[in-house]
Amino acid sequence: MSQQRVKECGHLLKDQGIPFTVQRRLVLEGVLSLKNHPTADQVYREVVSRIPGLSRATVYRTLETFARLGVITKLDHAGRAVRFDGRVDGHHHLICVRCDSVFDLSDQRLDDLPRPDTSAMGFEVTELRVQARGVCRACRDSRPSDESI
Amino acid sequence: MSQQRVKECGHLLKDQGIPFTVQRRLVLEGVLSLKNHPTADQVYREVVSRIPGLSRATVYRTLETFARLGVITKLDHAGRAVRFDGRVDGHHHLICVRCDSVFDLSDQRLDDLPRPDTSAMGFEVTELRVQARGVCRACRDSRPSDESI
DNA sequence: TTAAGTGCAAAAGCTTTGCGGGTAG
DNA sequence: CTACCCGCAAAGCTTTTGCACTTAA
Repeated sequence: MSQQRVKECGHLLKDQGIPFTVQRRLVLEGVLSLKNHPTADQVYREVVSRIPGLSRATVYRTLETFARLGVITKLDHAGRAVRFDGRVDGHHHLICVRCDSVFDLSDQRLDDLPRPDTSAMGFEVTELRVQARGVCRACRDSRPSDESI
Repeated sequence: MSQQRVKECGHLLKDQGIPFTVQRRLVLEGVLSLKNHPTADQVYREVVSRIPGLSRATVYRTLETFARLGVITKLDHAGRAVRFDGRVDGHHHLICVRCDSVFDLSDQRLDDLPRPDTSAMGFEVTELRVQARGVCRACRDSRPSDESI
């Protein structure tokens, strides 16, 4: 699929003296193939089928390394487990408040947001992310009205 | 401080047949007084000084109840622990990527964002939240350049 | 009396860490 | 040889849950 991305990231790691091991390559391929913003455990279950002896610790360590290097991103999400995103270009997300699903959202108008003026706080903004919260199709179909629990 | 909010929320609970116990009142006051988007444990430590026998479980249950009723909100945040926000009006956040601090951000231009067209996905957007990510003043002062680890 | 809230302790879920062995440069 | 990675197991932290007791309608 995105073998191009995989190769680029491999070079990026090697340039920093970080070996691009089999585990790291397959974890990367796993994150890139799972489009639904997977948890570390979901990545593990995807990758362990190709490396039977794989350890969860390796997956957690590897994902952390990738996030630190900017190869993947961690999602800001209220759920219990951290969720990862293979995309590192600026984009936005739809978040279903019922089932916690996350979908990618591309919208040129949202990309062109004005930078807020935070100079008074001394805060230096580097990136704007928009979260559009609401109800996804599946949840609306299964429970059309907003009954309480 | 915001005794007005506290009273309103008390009535809101009672209207739904949910007792506004001492614990619930003090947990609410705790969340409202902590301006830095506290974790459940931070709320617990704040409130336990006023109710010595207070249990963490009660704080977790109470915060969950409040969030479900819309009295407080859960923050979308990549950190390990869930963080809460006493504000329920639409507003935005500054997130420090170094220390994970969260600051409120009010910006009229961000409030006026265009709703993305998600009709093709069947996703019904109810709220837009903007996360401005970057580096806060304290972190910039302590480590001006972006050295790696 | 019935329903619900609370505290306690245990369990559950997610993540990190120490260590020993292995592997590549 | 050296440094780093990996798997394993244990520990750590956050959150949830079962149970008994209490409280209030």
